[in-house]
Amino acid sequence: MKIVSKEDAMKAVKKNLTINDIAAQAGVSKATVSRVLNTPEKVAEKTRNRVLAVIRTTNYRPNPLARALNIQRTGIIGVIVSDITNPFYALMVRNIEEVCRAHHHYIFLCNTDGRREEEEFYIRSLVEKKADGIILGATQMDSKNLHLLYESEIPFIFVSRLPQERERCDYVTADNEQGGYMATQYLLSLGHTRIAYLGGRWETSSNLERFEGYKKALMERDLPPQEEYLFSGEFRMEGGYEEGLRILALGKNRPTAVFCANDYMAIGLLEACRERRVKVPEELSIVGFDDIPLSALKSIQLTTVSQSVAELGALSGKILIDKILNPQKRNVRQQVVFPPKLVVRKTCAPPKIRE
Amino acid sequence: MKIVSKEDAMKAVKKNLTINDIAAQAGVSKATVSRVLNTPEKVAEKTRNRVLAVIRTTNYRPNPLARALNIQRTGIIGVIVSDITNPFYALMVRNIEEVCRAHHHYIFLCNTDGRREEEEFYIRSLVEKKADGIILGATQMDSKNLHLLYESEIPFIFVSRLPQERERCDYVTADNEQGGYMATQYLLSLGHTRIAYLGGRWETSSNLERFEGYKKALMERDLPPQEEYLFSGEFRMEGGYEEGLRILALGKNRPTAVFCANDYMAIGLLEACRERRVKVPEELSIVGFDDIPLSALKSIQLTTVSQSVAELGALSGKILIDKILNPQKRNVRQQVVFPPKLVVRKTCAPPKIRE
DNA sequence: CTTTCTTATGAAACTGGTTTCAGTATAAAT
DNA sequence: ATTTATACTGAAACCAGTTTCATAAGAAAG
Repeated sequence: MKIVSKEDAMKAVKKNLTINDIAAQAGVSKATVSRVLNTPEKVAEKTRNRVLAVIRTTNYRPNPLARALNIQRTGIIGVIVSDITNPFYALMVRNIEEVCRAHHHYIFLCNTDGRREEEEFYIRSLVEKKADGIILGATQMDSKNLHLLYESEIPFIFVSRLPQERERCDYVTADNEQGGYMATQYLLSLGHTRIAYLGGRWETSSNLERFEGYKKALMERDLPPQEEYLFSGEFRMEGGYEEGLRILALGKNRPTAVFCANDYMAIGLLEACRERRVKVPEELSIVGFDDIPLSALKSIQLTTVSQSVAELGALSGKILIDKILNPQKRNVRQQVVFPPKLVVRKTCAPPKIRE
Repeated sequence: MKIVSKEDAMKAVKKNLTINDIAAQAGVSKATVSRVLNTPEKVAEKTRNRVLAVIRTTNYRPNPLARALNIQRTGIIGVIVSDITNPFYALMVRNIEEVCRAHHHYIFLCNTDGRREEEEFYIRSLVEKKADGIILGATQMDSKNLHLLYESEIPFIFVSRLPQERERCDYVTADNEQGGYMATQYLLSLGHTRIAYLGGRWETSSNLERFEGYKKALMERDLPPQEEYLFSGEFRMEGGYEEGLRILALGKNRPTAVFCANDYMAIGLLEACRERRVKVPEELSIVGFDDIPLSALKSIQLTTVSQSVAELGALSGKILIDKILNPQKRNVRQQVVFPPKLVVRKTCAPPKIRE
């Protein structure tokens, strides 16, 4: 019996016909149908064509769930970020998605909002759901569930932020310390000495390392970082804005420059400056970190440390996919550190001489 | 035999122990273990506790794949957007994710980049993968694979952009025509008569409807839209920038105002203005659409039509989850249209009198 | 003290595929 | 003509659960 009408073809999609139906219609066993689908070269041409014909007319697609259960692969890649609303992560995810799709893998998006519990929850979920791989883009150094990853067979990779035991892991990141150092050095070279640090949570490696770079540059000039110049808020525009207001409220002792641990916060700080009518760069110099597309806007022109997010994302995706596809490569560590680059735009100037 | 050591518990995670192992250890059949997990009230308390004890010490988790194969639910919700890099979509997805997570559903992120083929590809993939539900945030009106959705049992909902046969579908959107009308009216009320339209692809409903609103407002004043004032580029900042340059190159006949079909493009246009040293709003008034967070920045201050993206996302998620959880509700159509709101900021002014 | 109704449980069938293994038919080598 | 190797194919086992159905035990009713 042949199936020809459009209605039947439609039914095929709706009615979830199975490999048994195909086998019956083609007059073969379901093993053969499975072989036609997976290892066609092992099926005689005549048989293969007959089966293929049935598959085509019925518009049959094997159930991916049943398949996943067998071959133990889901085609899912978990991507954990802190906030997709942050252009930094959006760009990262976008690039990850592109390389994954090219290899028939799909992305599970997880926003942790920077909360440790959310990260732990998602790690557990992804392990249980048997994701084929996991990309951690926003790990907290005190995150508890990483051991689940080490114990599972699932390949995973860190991007941008690293965990405590980084030697054991794969990662792709920028040289954050070097970046922080460059930014601060640049401000010092302009003549600034009162340089504040505006960062995120201390539990994130990127923040910590950028701070280390900041500290290093200051120490080289015998200017140890001062407690009252250290600010840390939420890793977002609002965080930058709120802490920014506090910085600007510092009065006489106000710093003449701020190194922001990320662009998104820096833009928040710029907002605060506008609101308080503090002129940038005349009254306050600002350097950011990340070089998100926004920073290049003519109305923003943020001087920043660039760390090609797109590359970060794409490369991490590639490495992960490679490990998924080639299990023998899983025990060689891939640890990539991109050199940062200072992008000088218009938010920095020498300090005005006051008093 | 009781399992107590940490090593054993770890092995549990790694070694993928199955329901059979639990059954054996608890001295019951796997059916009973399954019941303890799914319908505990149907198991005698004594037995239940024994099984639970084993589950706890072994740290056993049922394989979600096997489970999905049985109950025909994956816990996956596909979210198709055109570009997560666009703050509009980022915000939308963020809110969708939040409501989904609250109901133990997870998000599959799909970027179509506004291309019809990608959308078709993803629709097909999601249907095949048996997603529990699909949110379409960037549908093209000429998209071909929607019929797969109608034919499948999978609940789906459109956000922001609608398909051709909208009567048959669930959707959450803003009143785009009304928004376009309001924006244009506002420009007219300021005294502008040479008002350009800068939009995206004509195949997207939101663009088309906003244009309709624009046209309606103009027609009421007997000012039919002029071909040379109609611009359409990529629905992104770059698109706005490029088309913006073309608008500004119009010389003598240059429009005095532009209604942009979305904020992201409007910001691109602002870039172009900065570059060509065209003063906004003195020499050119601009109204956007969407009211993305960026538009409120002090350095941008874009006058725009607001359509609470967050609400759009959250509500669409809620409706979809509701349909997934309550199949009986699936055949009542949910069609929500939010009223838009004009947010006047600083990119509009009366036209300068020239010549 | 039967009979009837619940309740608890396990065996087996089922979800929809993949894979191993054994067997047959055919081609090649002796 | 006989042996050996090779190419195909199908039955059955398997992946890891859920669900139906039959049965046994215990409780309630007659």
